[in-house]
Amino acid sequence: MHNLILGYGSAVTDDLVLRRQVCFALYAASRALTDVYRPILDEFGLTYPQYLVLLVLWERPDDAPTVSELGAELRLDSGTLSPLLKRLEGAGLVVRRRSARDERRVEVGLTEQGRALRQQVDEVPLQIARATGLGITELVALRDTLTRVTDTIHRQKEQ
Amino acid sequence: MHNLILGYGSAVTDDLVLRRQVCFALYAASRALTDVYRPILDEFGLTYPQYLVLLVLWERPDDAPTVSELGAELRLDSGTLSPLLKRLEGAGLVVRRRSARDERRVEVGLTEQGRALRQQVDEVPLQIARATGLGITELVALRDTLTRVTDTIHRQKEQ
DNA sequence: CAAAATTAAGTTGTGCACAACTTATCGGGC
DNA sequence: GCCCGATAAGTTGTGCACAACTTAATTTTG
Repeated sequence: MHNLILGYGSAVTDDLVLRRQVCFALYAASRALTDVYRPILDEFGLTYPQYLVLLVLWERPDDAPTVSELGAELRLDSGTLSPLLKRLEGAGLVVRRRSARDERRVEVGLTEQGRALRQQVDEVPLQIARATGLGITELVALRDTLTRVTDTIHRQKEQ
Repeated sequence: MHNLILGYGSAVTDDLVLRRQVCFALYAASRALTDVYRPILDEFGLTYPQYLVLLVLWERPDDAPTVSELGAELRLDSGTLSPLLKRLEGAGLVVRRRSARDERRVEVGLTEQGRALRQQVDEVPLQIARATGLGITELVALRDTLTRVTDTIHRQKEQ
C-alpha cells in the first residue's frame, strides 16, 4: 500500500487508476470551478478566459498592453487571444489599435464600458471562493502550491 | 493586508488581481500539466482526455461500460464523449456496440490493441509526477484538496 | 395497453487551446 | 540602402467542453 501516484512502475499496480491521479483531480477541479463561473459571468456576457483578459487590463487601466504581453500574463498565444479579443471588441469592452512606433504590435485598451464593468464583477471572487468550501488559509496554500507546480513546469520547459 | 482572495468586496481592493486568484492558479496548472502530457501521449497517438477514457476502461477490462457510465466517471457528457470515442474506435483501441437488452445504450470495450497499450503507458504517471517537482506527500495532499473542492461543487449543484 | 414522460446517445453550434503556418514589420549587419 | 533573421499578430485545422437540440428506445402512468 504505497505506490500512490508515483508507484513502482508495474502494470499491475494502481498507478493507472483514475481517482489516484493528481492530474485528473486538477483537470476535474478546474472544470468544476469553470462551471461555477459560467452562470455568474454569463450575466455579464463573459466567458472565463475573457474575464481573465479583463482582469489583466483592469490591473493597469492606463497601460494598453500588447497581445503578446497579455499572452505572457495568461500563457496564451495569439491563436487563442486574437479571436477572443475580437469578440471582446465586438462586445464593446476593449479596443485594439496598431502601435504607432511598431506596426507589428496591437495594443489592447479598455473602453469606458470595459472600465465600468470592473465595479459590477466586484463580488465574483467572493462568490467563487465560497463555492470551493475552503477557508482562506487553505485557499492561499492551494494557490501557492499550484503556482509552484506551474512555475516548475514552465522553468523546465525553457531549458 | 488580508483581503487575499476573499477580500472585502471593494473595487479598490486587490481581489481582482490575477495572481491572487486561486482559480487562475488552477486553470494555469491544469494547462501546464496537459502540456507535459502532450509530447508523452503523442507517442501513443493519444490526447489527454482520450487517455483518461482508457484509464477508466483499463480499471475494469471485462466490463464494457456505457457512454453514460464513462461520462459519470469523467464528468463529461455525450457531446464530448461521442466524437472522442469515435476517434478512439478509429484508432483501433476501443469498440462500441449497442447493448442487447437496452438498445439506447452503447457499450464501450477495449480491443486487444487497446488492452495492450496499458503496459506501454505504464511509466507515464511517474514522468508526470516528477515534472510537478512535488514529493509524494505533497502530491497526495494536493490531490485530496482538489478532490474535496470538486466534490463540494458537485454536491452544491445537485441541490 | 396506449399516451406521456424519461432516458441514452448523437448532432449542431460556439468558444477556447494549441500546433503549424502566413503575412507584415522591424532591426542588425554589410 | 538592402538583405536577412527575428518578431508580432493573425489564420487554419484539430480536438476538446458544453449548451441546446434531435432521435430513438424504454419506462411510467392513466
